[in-house]
Amino acid sequence: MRLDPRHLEILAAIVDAGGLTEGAAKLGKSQPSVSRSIAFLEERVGQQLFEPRRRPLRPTELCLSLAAEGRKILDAGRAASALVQTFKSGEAGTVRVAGTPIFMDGVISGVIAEFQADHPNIRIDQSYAYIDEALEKLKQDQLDLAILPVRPGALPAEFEFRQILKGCNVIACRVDHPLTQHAEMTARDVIDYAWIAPPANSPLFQDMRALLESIGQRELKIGFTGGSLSAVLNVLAGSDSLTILPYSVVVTLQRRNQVASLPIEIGDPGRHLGIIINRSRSLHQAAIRFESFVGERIKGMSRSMASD
Amino acid sequence: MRLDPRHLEILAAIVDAGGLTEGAAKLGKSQPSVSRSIAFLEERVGQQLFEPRRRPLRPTELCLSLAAEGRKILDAGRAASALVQTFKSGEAGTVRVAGTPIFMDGVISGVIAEFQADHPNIRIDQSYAYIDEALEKLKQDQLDLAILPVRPGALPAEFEFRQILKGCNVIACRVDHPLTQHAEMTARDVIDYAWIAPPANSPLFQDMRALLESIGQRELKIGFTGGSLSAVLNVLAGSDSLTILPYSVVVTLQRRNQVASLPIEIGDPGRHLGIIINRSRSLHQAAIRFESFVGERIKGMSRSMASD
DNA sequence: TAGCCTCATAACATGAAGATATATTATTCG
DNA sequence: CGAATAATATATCTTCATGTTATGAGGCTA
Repeated sequence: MRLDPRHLEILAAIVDAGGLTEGAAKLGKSQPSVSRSIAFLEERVGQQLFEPRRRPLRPTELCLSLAAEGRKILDAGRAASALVQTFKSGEAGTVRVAGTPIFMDGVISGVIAEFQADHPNIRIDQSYAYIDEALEKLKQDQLDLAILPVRPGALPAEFEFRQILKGCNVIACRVDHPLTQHAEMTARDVIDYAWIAPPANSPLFQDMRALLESIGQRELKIGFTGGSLSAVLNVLAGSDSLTILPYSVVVTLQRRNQVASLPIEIGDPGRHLGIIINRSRSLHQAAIRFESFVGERIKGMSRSMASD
Repeated sequence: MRLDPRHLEILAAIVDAGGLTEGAAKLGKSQPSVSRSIAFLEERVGQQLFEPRRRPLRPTELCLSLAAEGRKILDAGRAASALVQTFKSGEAGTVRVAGTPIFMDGVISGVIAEFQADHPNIRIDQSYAYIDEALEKLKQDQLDLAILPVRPGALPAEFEFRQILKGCNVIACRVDHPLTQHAEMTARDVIDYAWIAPPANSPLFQDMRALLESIGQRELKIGFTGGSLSAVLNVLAGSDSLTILPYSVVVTLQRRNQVASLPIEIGDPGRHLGIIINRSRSLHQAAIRFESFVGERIKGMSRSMASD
């Protein structure tokens, strides 16, 4: 026999309230409505739920058992409402975000850590992707947002780009690197050292090539290539190698004394770090929160970089 | 925001079934009905519950969370249905039964123990009462049945009496009592011993008085009075006292070697043990089960008594 | 791109649940 | 014991979600 869960809810409310009238009030319904619902349930069940001819309504044993189930239903309903609330407020949910390995590991991961402290019920699904892959995933709704260095104007109109940091690369080395002792330095000084090349399909790789061309160099000694940021840092720390890294990453790492940077001017790469979203899809609240949080943090970071 | 628990049930069914059509089938509803219910819920919630334009319906994260609550509701509903079933079948519930202390402790408690082995979900509320009190409680529906020795015809018409045992009292003593050695015995032999008197308001007390009168005796040495069966038994075992007890009780106790009985004829007390119910109230299934169980057992017991 | 399969919509019927007004009944209190 | 009070049940009407069948639309697979 199938019972209407709403009837069980009503039963629970009445039993808990200790009376039909109060129970009805608690449910925001009229007393007759509740009375009839119970009559219905009683008929369906085929058993007395309240002792007849008793004016302070006295529940039957079966009634009490059923009310216990009704209470579970009420609780589940309340939990469901709460769930909806938190999801709608953006305090729960999953944000799918992707970006270049260097940025994600060097800058964004720290921001994510801060974000999660504030919003423990929002889950961040982070993955790595370069621009083409990221746009494809955004288009297919496999991604909520991408954080990438992008050349403004190079983006199809279906995507929106919100710049959060001006692009700027620097040459990085280990903290006690010999070059850090030099008072003055020219681009020529760096070509004698082994280099760590970013992944060949990354924008940084193109930036490195541009840098080399600007100092009239075609080839460099490449000692290591293809790794993640932490691999790069390990190699950097254990050798005299140099590499090119976004300034923002270097700033973050310098605070932890993990790298040093060389005071060599590198031309503006023409790319700027920003958040990309798919215009045709509206972000859900959790993603909106994350997006603005990242924006704020990175802007704060860039202010402190400017004041360095 | 208040959600309809039935919608959550439907959601759970759909998610579990992996599709709207199958979910509808599982719920025994038509597919369009379910479809619209979900549309309703979606509108109420104000969030997508399934990813749009995906034909094997793919649940949203929020949807999965809500479905989990819906599953709880489904479970509670099923539990409620099961409860009703067991109550209606008489496999659960409470039977309120009262009787004289001596019968309840001496005979019925053993039957209750057997009954509970068979019907673990039926609770027995046992209390002690003599006839007047028991009838009053039956009338006020504070009792489902009473088990009492009653003089047939002495019962108001509003009660039904179902005899389960012919009344018959015997004189009881401890197992090694001196009188048990006598080959022959007359009523006169018993008057030298101290007696344990049943409670003054009990039928047994009247039976004892009748016995005394039948042997021309007005007074007895009363050594102990007023206790429960176990108190009587303890005094009996620790002294040479005699007492009067229903034959059925003595038979039960003799099997455990706790008492002996004396072969002295006692006149029929005119009362017979039976179950009393209130005609104006119908017994619930659990009480019916208990009543017939007790009837069967006691009848079985009386058969084995007859063959002694 | 054709065809299948799943889901959404339309149109209509039904009936449960809501409200207000009112009757009925238990309990309490003088 | 009877009247007052409070609580529950009933009556009647309205509304609207749910159910139905028939049918249209659109993703998915080959």
